[in-house]
Amino acid sequence: MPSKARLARTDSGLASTLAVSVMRLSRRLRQERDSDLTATQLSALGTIRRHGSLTIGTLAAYERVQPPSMTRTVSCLLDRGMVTRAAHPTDGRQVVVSVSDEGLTLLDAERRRRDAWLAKRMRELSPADRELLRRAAPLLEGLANA
Amino acid sequence: MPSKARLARTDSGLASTLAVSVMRLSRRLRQERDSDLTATQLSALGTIRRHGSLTIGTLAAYERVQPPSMTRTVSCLLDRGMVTRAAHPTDGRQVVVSVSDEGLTLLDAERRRRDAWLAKRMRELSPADRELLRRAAPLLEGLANA
DNA sequence: TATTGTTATACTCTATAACTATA
DNA sequence: TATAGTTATAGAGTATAACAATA
Repeated sequence: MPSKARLARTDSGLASTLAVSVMRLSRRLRQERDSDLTATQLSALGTIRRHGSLTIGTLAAYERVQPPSMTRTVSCLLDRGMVTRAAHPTDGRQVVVSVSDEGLTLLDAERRRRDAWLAKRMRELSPADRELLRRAAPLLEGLANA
Repeated sequence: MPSKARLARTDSGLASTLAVSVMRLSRRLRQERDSDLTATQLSALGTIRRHGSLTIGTLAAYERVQPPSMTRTVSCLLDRGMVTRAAHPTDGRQVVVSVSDEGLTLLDAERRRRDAWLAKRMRELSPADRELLRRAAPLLEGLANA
């Protein structure tokens, strides 16, 4: 029996195996990009689009980074014309960020490309395994947000 | 229906959802460490232990980074006394790396700690969900290595 | 006084290109 | 000439601490 499978039999071993797998796949996904936007920027941009518009702080919480990190990421997106900034309607301290038209266009194109890489590999899996990953994705998301 | 669940119904949407989930969990796991070793170093150390000993190039391939990155990581591990370096028995160009006793000790302790964080969250899941993740882990690993 | 965001600073991770040593 | 590893260099991502503006 391979060492990894043996490890994964116990719950703590499973956590370890899962952690390594997640880190490696994350690294691989970072490499799979083509536009001038990085994986981090694309992830933030996608989150903004999914929510319509967000403040810096809320966006940072969703992406699980500290506010200064998000300020920087949004700055990069702004420089590239991918998002727009606006004053919060009632709270002058807050900043509301939305995806620009250019951002929407790039997001669609880039996501199609990145997804194509992963989707291609996933097509090589059995339908059962794909279904398994379909159900696993929200669980991983839940663990990240726990 | 939530936007994410709607997205995940299609295969390309699933890839996108999975990519975001994996990146966020990876980010979270990076934060969950206690020793002076980083997540990257721990991952490499664990891989060395799993294989007994490895050359720099092979280790880099396993971890899916370029050789110079691995040279640096191994250098850090060496500085901290976590690994030992030895000349390859027959090929003078290659370098063989193994985990030291200190490395074994730290790896066990740290992995227990990191796993405890993830395992705790996983205990909050249903047995069915845990089983799902148990089966998903090798699939994620496979995708990373594809 | 508390909260939101920014600036300043530093460290880790990673990559590419160029170099050294060995095969 | 080809391969394994290292060094040099650069850029992205992230964090903490200190600061400014607003509530």
